[in-house]
Amino acid sequence: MTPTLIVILGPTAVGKTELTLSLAEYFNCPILNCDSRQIYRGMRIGTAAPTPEQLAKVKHYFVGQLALDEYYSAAKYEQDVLQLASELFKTHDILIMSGGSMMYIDAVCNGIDDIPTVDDEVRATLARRLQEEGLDPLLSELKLVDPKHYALVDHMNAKRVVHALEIYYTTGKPYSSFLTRKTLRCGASTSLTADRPFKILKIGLERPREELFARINARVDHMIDSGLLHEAMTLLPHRHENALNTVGYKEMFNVLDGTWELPMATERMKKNTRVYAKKQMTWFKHDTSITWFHPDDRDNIIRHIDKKLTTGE
RNA sequence: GGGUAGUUACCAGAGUGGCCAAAUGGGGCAGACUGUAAAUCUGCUGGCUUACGCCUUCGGUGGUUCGAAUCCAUCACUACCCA
Repeated sequence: MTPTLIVILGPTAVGKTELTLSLAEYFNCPILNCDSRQIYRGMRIGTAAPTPEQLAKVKHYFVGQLALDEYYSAAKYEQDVLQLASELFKTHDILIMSGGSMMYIDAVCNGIDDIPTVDDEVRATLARRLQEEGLDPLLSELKLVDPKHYALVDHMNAKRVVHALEIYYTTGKPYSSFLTRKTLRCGASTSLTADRPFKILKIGLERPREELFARINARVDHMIDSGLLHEAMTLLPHRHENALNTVGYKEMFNVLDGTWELPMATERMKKNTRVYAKKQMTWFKHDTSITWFHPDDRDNIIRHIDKKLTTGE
């Protein structure tokens, strides 16, 4: 059988964790979590990470394994997954990757260009310059050193402009010279799947919006009841780490600062989670290689996967 | 019963004669995205239109005026104060 990576994706709170667990038990395979925040340690409640009980049932990877101040990225995730997969495929025909981090999924399925890691000093310098000089001078600078990227980059998005400059000052070469992938993103209508020594089968989970939003609201309430505020308190010393620039924690930090009352923070959290879910759906929408199911439709999902596996398509 | 303040788009709230389809914020909707992406950024949000533009709005009605969300009269409702 061709080694196959089953990818379970969908917006936050759609029901990925539960279904994935059930599928992993059915196919008797490990789970490669694909979540840019659940991968960090200590953020279990706010990221709705798999529970210890769930983790005990099926072998999980990429859950709670990074310190909050560790640098990580979609590119690293790609490398880590490819390496791990080559090991695991020795003993498994099937692996399940599950999560909602769009760019991580994209990196694994379609590949991501090899761009050098930014030098810390360069990063700090540019961050300071952005703060002191504003975006305009940096934009003009980018125009000089990398006109090609200047023409494409979102001029309003400081993060992107700065990143292109970071790469330029780290390597001495324009950012655009590192980009070789023909198309951006999840392949859109073209099948862009990178060369992988395994097959990729994408299963998307979706629910009617009302249903999804109701689940989001309920889950946020549940997080609060489960002690999210306390969890946030323990993470307070790390609040400036990127890992904690995350829906849920940001709101809780405001409560701890005394700027918001808890009910206010809870409402904002629900709203921000809905916005995030919408963003995910917008991203996934363009990927025509995804087959969509309702998360409750387990039998059909299994049937679909089995069929794909046997036909070897 | 008397007095005062108010009634603006989904909500809050500016606007007090023309530059107003109406600031701003919230909420909602849509989109972008290759290196900390649960991040970061953008657009739309009265109706019709790809657009130029046209049409209907600022509690109701009636006035004043070349012109009214803005001024006057009156009615309705809301809030607070005095009885």
